[in-house]
Amino acid sequence: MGIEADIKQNKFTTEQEKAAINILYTASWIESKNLKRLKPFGITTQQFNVLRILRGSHPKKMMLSDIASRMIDKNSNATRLVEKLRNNSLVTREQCKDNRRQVDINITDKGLDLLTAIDAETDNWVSNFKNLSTIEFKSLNALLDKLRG
Amino acid sequence: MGIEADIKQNKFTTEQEKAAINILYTASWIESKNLKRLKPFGITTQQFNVLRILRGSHPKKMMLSDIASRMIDKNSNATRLVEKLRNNSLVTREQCKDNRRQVDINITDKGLDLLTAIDAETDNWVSNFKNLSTIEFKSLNALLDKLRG
DNA sequence: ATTAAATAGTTGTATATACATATATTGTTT
DNA sequence: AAACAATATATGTATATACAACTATTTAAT
Repeated sequence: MGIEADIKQNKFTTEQEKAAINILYTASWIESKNLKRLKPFGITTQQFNVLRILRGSHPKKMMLSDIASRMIDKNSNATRLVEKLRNNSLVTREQCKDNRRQVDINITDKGLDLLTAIDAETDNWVSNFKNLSTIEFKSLNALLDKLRG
Repeated sequence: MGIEADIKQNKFTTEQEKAAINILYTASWIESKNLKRLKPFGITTQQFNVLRILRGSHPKKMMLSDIASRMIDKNSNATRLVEKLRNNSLVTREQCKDNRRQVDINITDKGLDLLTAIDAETDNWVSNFKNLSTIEFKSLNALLDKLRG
């Protein structure tokens, strides 16, 4: 019975409401898988997200607001996340010379190595998603995209 | 192009990975709609979630662990959420006489009134979900349930 | 040139999550 | 009965989010 059993409830008024709860619940489920995956590497899911964004632009630096606009959670605080990463030598940050309002962020070799190590475990992580076929994943993606409009 | 445009990226390796990101992103999208909806009423989404659970059992009291098992986010801290609600007189809590380890939580009239007031605005909130038909919502729910296994 | 507006990022505060550890109470074993 | 295990909840710490207010810098307007 799916989501209704998972949160021990057996009456949702509408499919809409059920879907909203189902998405939130599934996101929480994925988040906890992500946490377990990343825990041995000493970073959080949000820090991982930022590192991957930076790898995508490497060796080109990125400014903070570019990072923020690419994040899954738009409201997360890029300033403080980057500071945590910098404290662990995973990124560098420097004031931009052309525009001193701006700070340029770059992933370090240590940061790249960490992502490589995590990638090596991707197969294990992907096994969490074996219940749907590729076609089903495609239609899931299409429905979610359409939902947001 | 959906999620890829939303996070300004144009290459996901697999539909699986894309779906994981899509679900997290959509959950964040819903969460922010929920925040906007509840903000005028002075409660957070998690507090709202707890209040609805308590209304579901009212007038029967619930123990903390029952609330936790019904929550969308299983790891959220029911103790502290309930304490916030109690500080706003939306719930009561008392030690159970039969089992003194246990605390019994009940929603107050003020809590019930608050939910009633929020319900009155439900139409407005549901309009966020008008892009999919009921059939599409059903298949979305089925896919999410199947994904989690 | 001066003022106003826009941009880029930082910081403070309240809320919430993640996880480990701790306390009190009850149930079970020997 | 004493010791141990299980149950129910609470708390401490680190991390992250939500939102508003703030500083610094650059651009636009008059």
